[in-house]
Amino acid sequence: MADPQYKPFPFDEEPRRATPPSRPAPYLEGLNPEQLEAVQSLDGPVLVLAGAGTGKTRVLTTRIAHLLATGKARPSNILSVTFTNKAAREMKERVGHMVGDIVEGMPWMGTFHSIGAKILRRHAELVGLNPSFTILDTDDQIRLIKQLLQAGNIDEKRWPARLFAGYLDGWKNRGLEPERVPAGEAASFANGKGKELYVQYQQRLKVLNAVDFGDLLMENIRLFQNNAEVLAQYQHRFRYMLVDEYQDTNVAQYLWLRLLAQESKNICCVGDDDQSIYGWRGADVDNILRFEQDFPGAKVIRLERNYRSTANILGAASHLIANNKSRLGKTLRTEDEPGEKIKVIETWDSGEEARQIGEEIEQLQRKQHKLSDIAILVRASFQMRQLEDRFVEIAMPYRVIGGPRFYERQEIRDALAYFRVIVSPADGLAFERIVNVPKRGLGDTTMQMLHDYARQNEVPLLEAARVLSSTDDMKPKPRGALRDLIASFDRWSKQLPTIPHTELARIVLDESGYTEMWKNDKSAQAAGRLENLKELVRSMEQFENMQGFLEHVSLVMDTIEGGDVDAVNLMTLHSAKGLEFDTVFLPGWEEGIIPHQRSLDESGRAGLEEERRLAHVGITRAKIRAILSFASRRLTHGMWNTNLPSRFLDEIPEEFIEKIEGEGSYAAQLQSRFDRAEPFTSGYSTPGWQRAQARKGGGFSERGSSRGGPLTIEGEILARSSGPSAEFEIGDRVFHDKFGYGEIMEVEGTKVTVEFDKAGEKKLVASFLKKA
DNA sequence: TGATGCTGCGTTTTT
DNA sequence: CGCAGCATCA
Repeated sequence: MADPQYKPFPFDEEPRRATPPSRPAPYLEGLNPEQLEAVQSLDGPVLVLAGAGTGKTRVLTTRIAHLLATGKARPSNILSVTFTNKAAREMKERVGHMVGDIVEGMPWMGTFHSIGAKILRRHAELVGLNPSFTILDTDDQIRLIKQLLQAGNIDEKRWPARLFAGYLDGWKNRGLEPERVPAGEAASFANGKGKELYVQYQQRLKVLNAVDFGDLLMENIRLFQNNAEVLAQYQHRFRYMLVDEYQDTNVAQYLWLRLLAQESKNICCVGDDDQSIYGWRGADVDNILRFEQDFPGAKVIRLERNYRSTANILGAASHLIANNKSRLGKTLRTEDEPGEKIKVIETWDSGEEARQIGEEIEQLQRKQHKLSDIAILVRASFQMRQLEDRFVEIAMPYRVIGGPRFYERQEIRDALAYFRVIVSPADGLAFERIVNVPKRGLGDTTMQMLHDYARQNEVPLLEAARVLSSTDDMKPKPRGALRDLIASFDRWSKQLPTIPHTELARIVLDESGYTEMWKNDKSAQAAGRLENLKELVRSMEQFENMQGFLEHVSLVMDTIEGGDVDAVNLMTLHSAKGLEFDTVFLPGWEEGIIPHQRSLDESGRAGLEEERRLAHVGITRAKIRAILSFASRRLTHGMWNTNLPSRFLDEIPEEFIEKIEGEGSYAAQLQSRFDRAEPFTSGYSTPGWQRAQARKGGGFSERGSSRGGPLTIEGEILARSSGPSAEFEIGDRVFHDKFGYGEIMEVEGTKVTVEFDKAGEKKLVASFLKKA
C-alpha cells in the first residue's frame, strides 16, 4: 500500500499512441517484475493471484492507467468491479491520482450491484420493470415475505420469514430461477412450498416495481440471456474488464462476468484464494480455483512479494495457511527484517486477557505509538464486550468498526420511507412502514383493510388508502387520520419539484410529526436519533434531488466515518480484510472460537479451512507487531467455559513465536490439564511452554491518566472527559452516553463504581460521567 | 394500543 | 446472561 509517488500521467501528451517499450512509462516505475507483467498483459484472460500485502490494488489501478495510456481503451470501455463501495471509492481515487480527471469519465467503475442497477435501469422494460424501480432493503424484504407467509397460511413460528430470506438469498447467489431450485431445497421450506413462495415473491416484486439485491444481478443475467442484442452491446462496450477480490464472487456474479467477457475475453481477475472468507454467504472459491478452465489460455500471475509485514509475521502466516489443502499455493516472501517475534499470551480467563491487552496498549502508547495504528481483531462480536468494558474502565479511547450502519438505524429508515413514498407512491412497503409512525391510530385492522382492498383491485397501498378513506367502510377515527396523512403526502409530492429536496425533507419530518415523536421520547438514545436525522438531511445536500439521493442510499449503505480521533480500532476479522495496522491484537485463539465450533460442525473440513484463512487474514493485517492470545476460561452467555488453545497456534512454528504467560495464569494447573486432555496443542501442553520474559514493568500502569479526547463508538461520541472531572459522591445520579442513567455506588480517586439502571454495575473513570 | 412478561437464541456481512 | 421478538393482558 505504500506507493511511491506517482509520476505524471502521459495521457495528455500521447493520447492514442502506445508507449514505446524502450522507454517505460513513468507510472510503471517501481513495479516488480510480476506486477509489471500483470499490468502489461492487457489482452486475453489474466488471473492475478495476489497474496496479502503484495500490491494488488496498485496493479489494478496501474493497469487501468496503462489501458488508457496505450490507447487500448477509452475510459468508457473499461468495466471495473469491486464488492464494496469503499473499495470502489478507493480505486477511483487512486486511478484519479494517476490519470487525473479522466477518471470522472469512467462510468463503469463500481460495485457489482451499482453497475447491475445502472444497466437494469436502462433496460427495465425488457424484464418487466419500470425504470424507476425501487431497491428493497432487508427490512422490506422480510416484511414482504411475512405478508406472503400470512397469505399462504404458513405458520411463521415454524417457518420464519428470515429463514426464507436466507434461502432466497442463497438461490439468487447461485443464479437459480425458481424452476432451477433443487427440489430438495425447495421442499425443505414450509412443507414443499418453497418454490411456490419464490414465484409469488418475484410476482409481488414486479407489482411493487421493486427488486431486491440479488435481483440486481439475476435480472441482468435474465436480460442478457433473453436479449442477445443488448448483451452484444455491452460485450462490445466493455472491451476490458477488471475484477477485484475475485475469490469473493458468487455464482451469479461469475455468470454475469462470463456473459460479458465471452466476446473480448479481456478479463483480468485479481484475488487471493487464501483470503476467501465469505463462503458462508455464497462466495464460491471454485470460481478462482477453476479460472483456467473457464478461460482457456488464461495467464496466471502470482504476486508473492509482500510489502507490508516483517519476516516473522509473514513466516507465521505462511506456515499456518500451508496447512490448507484446497489452495492454488503461493509463498509470500519479503525483503524485510525478521522484526519482533509474534507474541502469544496465555491468560487464565477472558477478563485477564482484556487487562493484558489494555496494558500492552498502554505500553505502546507510552512509546508514542498512535492508537489508531493499533487494531484488535476478534472472531465474533461477543468477544468485544469484555474488551470494551476494560477500555471504558481504563479510559482507553476505542472505536468499533463495522457496527450497525448509519442507514440501517430505525430513525433513518423511517425517514427514508417517507421520502420513498413521496418519490414513488406505489412503494407500498415504505408506506406501510411509516403509516403509523408516529402513532396515528392506524393499527392492524386498518392495514388489513387496506391490504385486502389493494390486492383485490390490484392497486398500490396508497391508492387503496385514498379510496377507502373516502368511503364509509372505515371508522371515523382511523378514517380521519388516514385522510390527513394522504393529504400530507399529496402536498409533499406537489412540493417535490418546486422546493429544494433538503428543505422538503425538513418539512416532511416536521409536518409528519416524526421529529416531534423523538423529541417526546425520553429514552437515552432519543437525542442521538434526532442528531442522526439532522445528519441525514445534511448529507442530502450533495445530491441533485431526492431521487438521486434515494438511489445512492439503497446502494451505498455506508457508515458515516467516525471522527479523526486517535483511538484503538476494534473489529471482527471479517471487517479487517483489506486493512493494515502497525500492531494487531488477535484475542481468543481458542478451539471453538477460532476455528469456530459452528463452522466445524456445519462445514467440516471446508469450514476448518475457511477458519484458517480467517486466522491468516488476521495475522497478515499486521505490519510490525502481532500479539495473539488465548484464555483458559471464558465468560460466554453468563457461563464460564473452559477452552483449549486453538490448533492454529500449533501450526505456527516456534521460531516465529515468543510465548508469554499472563500475570496470574496458573501455569502449573494449566500445564497438567493440557497434558492430559489436549491432543493437538503439543507445543503448549508440554513443558515446552517456556516462561519467556514476562512483559513486566508495565504491570502497574498509572491508569485514568488524562488521555482526554472524545471516545467514540460506532462513530458517535461515546463520552468526553472535559477537563477536571466533576466531583461525585455516593448516591449521585449520573448519566453516561453509552450506559444511560445510573447511581454512584463507590468512589476511589478518579474512578467510580456506578450501578446503571439498564447496563448494570460498571467501574469507570469519573470524567466520562455527567451529573444527571 | 401499550406494557409487560416469556421464550429462545447466541458467528462472520455486503449490497 | 442479555437481547430480540412475540404473545398476552389490561
